[in-house]
Amino acid sequence: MPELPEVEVTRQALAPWLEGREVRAVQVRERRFRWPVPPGLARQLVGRRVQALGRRGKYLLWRFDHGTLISHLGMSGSWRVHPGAASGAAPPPGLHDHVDVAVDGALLRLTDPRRFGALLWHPVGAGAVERHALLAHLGIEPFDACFDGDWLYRATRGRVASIKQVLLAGDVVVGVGNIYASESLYRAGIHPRRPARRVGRARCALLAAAIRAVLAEAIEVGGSTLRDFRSAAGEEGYFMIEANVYGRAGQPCHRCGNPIRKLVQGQRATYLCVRCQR
DNA sequence: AGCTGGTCCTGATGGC
DNA sequence: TGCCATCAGGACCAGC
Repeated sequence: MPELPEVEVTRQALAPWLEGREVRAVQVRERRFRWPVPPGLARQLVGRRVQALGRRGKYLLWRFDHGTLISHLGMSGSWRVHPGAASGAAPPPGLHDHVDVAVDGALLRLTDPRRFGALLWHPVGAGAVERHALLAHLGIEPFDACFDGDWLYRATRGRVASIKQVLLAGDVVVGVGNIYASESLYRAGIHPRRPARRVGRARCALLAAAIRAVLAEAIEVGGSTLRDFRSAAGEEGYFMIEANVYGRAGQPCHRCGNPIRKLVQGQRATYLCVRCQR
């Protein structure tokens, strides 16, 4: 479920259940994620209090005074809250419910069928979590006040790869996944195959604004263009954003009526209007 | 069989 | 020509 909006919506949903609460129990039923869930995680967390729930890119950061729990949802991960449930009172875990974290007043359950996600522990002794190998080379946050056309312009000079690939790489700006990359480029009128360094100043400004707008709107409606997205409370039928191009191959462009085309970049689908995007 | 939300790692490339 | 940042592809896994 995860592009930045889904992760941020998850963060907002979990934060009230976590911040200031003490971890009562941790149960790991499956530790084979992208990297193994560290043994002894329960020992690290039980009896400790979550100070704050943060986010960096698509990583959720559970901050404790003695370290940070890093959670990434990969392609198919999600956290679900079971309010009021002590570990015994929660529904029985399903096939892909791999981790339970019980806190005062709630059980948080991590589901991830494909197990591309991660759950890692970063102790304070290892330094600031921002310097963790997975976080150190991430690009700027799209909602950082410093992220604008000038930033994007400077960061993309010398990048031969296509603008879409550079957005997905996440070392320029974080949080733009496959769906929102297509949507942002459509909104900015930029062809996804255009070499990043061939996007001029003015169009970098359009693109930066488009990225922020697309992500902000997605967060506002609580989620996602994704078919199987559920809120952390488990509600189904969550609002779906109407995509302008993603998944609309053959259907008319909302702006000019030309059929939307699909192409493949780096083994991922890209959707665009060849008339509106140059 | 071929798609699908992400991104780390490896070995290769290409721009200064 | 050589160097090193950047690039492309493979890998991980389950469900539809």
